[in-house]
Amino acid sequence: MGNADLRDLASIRDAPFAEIEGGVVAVDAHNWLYRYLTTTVKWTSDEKYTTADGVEVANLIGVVQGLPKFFEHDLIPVMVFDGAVTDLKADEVAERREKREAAEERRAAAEERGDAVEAARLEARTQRLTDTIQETTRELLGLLDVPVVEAPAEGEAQCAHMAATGTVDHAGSEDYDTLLFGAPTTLRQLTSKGDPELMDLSATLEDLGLDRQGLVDVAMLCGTDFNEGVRGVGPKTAVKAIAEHGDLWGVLDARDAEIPNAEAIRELFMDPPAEDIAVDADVNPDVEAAREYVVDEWGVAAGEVERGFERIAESQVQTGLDRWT
DNA sequence: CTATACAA
DNA sequence: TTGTATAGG
Repeated sequence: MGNADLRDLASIRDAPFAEIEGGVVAVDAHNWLYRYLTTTVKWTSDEKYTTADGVEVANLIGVVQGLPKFFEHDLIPVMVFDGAVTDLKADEVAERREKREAAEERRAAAEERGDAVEAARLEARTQRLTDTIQETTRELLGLLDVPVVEAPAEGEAQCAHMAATGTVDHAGSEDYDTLLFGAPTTLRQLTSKGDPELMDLSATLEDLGLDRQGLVDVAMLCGTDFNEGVRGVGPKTAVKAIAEHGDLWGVLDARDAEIPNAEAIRELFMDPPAEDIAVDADVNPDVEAAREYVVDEWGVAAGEVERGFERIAESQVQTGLDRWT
């Protein structure tokens, strides 16, 4: 699997909030939400995160708990949602579905034998973004006046495009694909405590002595979400091979290797489907309406979101004060 | 996804 | 250095 390989290739450094404050970040919403669904629901019972009707509301809690981190550091999030799944990604999607189903089977088995803890643990792995989750998340973000963007295809590609064209200051994602899609800077670890990481495209290219096409070729040799890598080729070998043979085709020829759909995948990374979409970065959350939506309409226990809403309200007051000082 | 450990 | 397996989030 090549995703971890990209971490070795990329130039990544800490980016203290003080350095990035005031910035606008195009966040891969799916990725961001998924993180909360797998961590907040975690090993605990999912009672708190499911309504009496059995509707998942962990996403609402995740949004309320996750947004303060942006607001408190004067960062404006733009939440970018995925559009159509790229058909090149069909294999990957199928593989994920298999893993999900395998986890679901194990979960059912654990429940069967009365192992509630194991069942809850495996529950986290079967989480996915249902239509309801997508809808209620959008609704809540709307009430909080957080800009939402619908990507024509990959959310990460749209984030990268917005960063590359200056619509936003950075892409935001825990994955590395935004680098391949051409985001000049990507912020990572926006969910966890501590300073975020900044992944820098031009520094990466300089370090490796590659242009963007070269980086994409290297990544494809290692393996991406869209293709298996070439056996025996990792990040080190791939960089050397591109330097030696010029480009992907040269390396594939030399090693007598093949990558299915190579041309299309290469093109996808170099010029991914994305649109010029303007965003209104002037954010004025209606905290009361949001609280009403989450607590009254969806029945989330008030205590679960109280602190989050407080923090959001406080950060707004703070921002207001800043304008006068 | 991240980390770690070990075989090839 | 790379591949694979495994555990944890």
